[in-house]
Amino acid sequence: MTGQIGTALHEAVRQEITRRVRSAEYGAGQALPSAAILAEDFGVSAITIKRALRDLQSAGILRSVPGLGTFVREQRRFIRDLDFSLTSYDDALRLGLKPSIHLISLTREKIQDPAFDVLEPPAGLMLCVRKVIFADDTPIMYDTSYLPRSVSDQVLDEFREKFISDVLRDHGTQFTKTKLLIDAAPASDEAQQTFAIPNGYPTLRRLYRLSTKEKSFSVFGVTESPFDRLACVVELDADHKPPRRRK
Amino acid sequence: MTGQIGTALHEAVRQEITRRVRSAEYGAGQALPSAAILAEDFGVSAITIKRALRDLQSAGILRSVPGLGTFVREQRRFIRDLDFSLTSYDDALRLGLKPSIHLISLTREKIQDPAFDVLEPPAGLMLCVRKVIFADDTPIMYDTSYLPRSVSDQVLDEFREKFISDVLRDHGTQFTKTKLLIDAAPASDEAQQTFAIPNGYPTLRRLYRLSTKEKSFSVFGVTESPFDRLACVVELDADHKPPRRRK
DNA sequence: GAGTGGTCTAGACCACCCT
DNA sequence: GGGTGGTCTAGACCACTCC
Repeated sequence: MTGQIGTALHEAVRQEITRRVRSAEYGAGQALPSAAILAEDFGVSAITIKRALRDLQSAGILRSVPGLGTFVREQRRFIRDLDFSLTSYDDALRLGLKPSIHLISLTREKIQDPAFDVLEPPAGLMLCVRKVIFADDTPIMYDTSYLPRSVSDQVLDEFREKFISDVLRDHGTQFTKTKLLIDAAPASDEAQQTFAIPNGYPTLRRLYRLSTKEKSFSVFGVTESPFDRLACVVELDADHKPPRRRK
Repeated sequence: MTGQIGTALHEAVRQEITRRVRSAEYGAGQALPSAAILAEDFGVSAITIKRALRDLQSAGILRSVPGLGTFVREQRRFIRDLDFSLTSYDDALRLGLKPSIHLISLTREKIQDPAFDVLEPPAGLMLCVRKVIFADDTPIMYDTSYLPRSVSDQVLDEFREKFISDVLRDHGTQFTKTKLLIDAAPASDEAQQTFAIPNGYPTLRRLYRLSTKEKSFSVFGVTESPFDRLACVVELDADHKPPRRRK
């Protein structure tokens, strides 16, 4: 009774548990029966149950805490409006949330991730600011920003509490346009730790380039969010065309 | 030697294999040594190796084919320019690719997914068109579109070969604006089959609403793509503001 | 101490692909 | 037939949380 296509035991178990979650038989935030009980309940081995539960963690449906139990994940997603405001701060306030920032590190690094290629980043060393953005005390974004090294220490200090674009704007920087690359990706190591999500968990990434009137001064960065914490919205006119056509 | 935090065996194995892939020790498209050999090589059980290999499949790094072997996934990502053209067709051509469409089904359904809520979809039955879009013979999008039922059969027939927005535009429909909700999500059942990806595989979704001059006529839909097949780019002006402010 | 989930193992069987 | 990956099991140990 093993190995049949499309009818793997752990898959059947997964589907049944999914059904129970969707039908609120297992309520949001509530604990599931223990793996041992489920194993007896389903008439399969404990390992097969664990396999199913683990897959459901990767799918964002469950969340297990060692020593405590397995729980139904609560879904509450924050929706970011891309063309309303350039700062997440305003966006959060608009939705009645309390945004806050935790600075992680401040280093000098090169931009390495090849995903940045489309944004044509500079090759040299840049200031690298890593931080976590919270909304209502739950972390929703892990942000890594890269700036030219010509930023004064005074400005640097304000990054602890404010968004980079806000700080720079307050100091007279005039932004002209924003280029965004949006993609999905399995959670990075940092994201796994920050959001307590398992390996391979789907995340939404936004790689950005903020251009300014000063041609050589651009801010680059990535923000990574668990798929169930953030989505983004953008509205385009039918006659909208980009500033310049390439090629 | 079990259960230490952050040093799980399968994790160490996963990292080492990842390193070998990144350093091209295991070349793109090439087969890895079999699980049995790797088990001996690493000095761990075959099951632990299989666990690591499975996690790397979910992360899009490897791909296993039963009976054949485990291979390094080839990464070639298609980048969709959101504000350049409204149709993927033009976009594909611009990049020198051969786009093609495979119609999957044509039904009458309601829009059910709550992710559509932000786009304010109608409650009633709509025409539902499902299809797969290929670029250079590899599937890159699974599209589900919803249209008002007032579409003529003649128009309907053209959906087999063309993009919906193109067909409607050819028949005189004038689009005004596009509202997009972009998020990540674990692969749906359909996506798992279409793209041969495992459960929980990260995908990029784009939910859209195409509005027309006729107020009651809007086209809704979702396109889902594996994270390693598609990303999208958008460029915004610093002074860009949405048509109307809500609240 | 009892219960929880997480990890690791050895061993077995299956379906698949190639020769 | 011999190799491959996928599945399932029983049994064991660990770290954790709560009482």
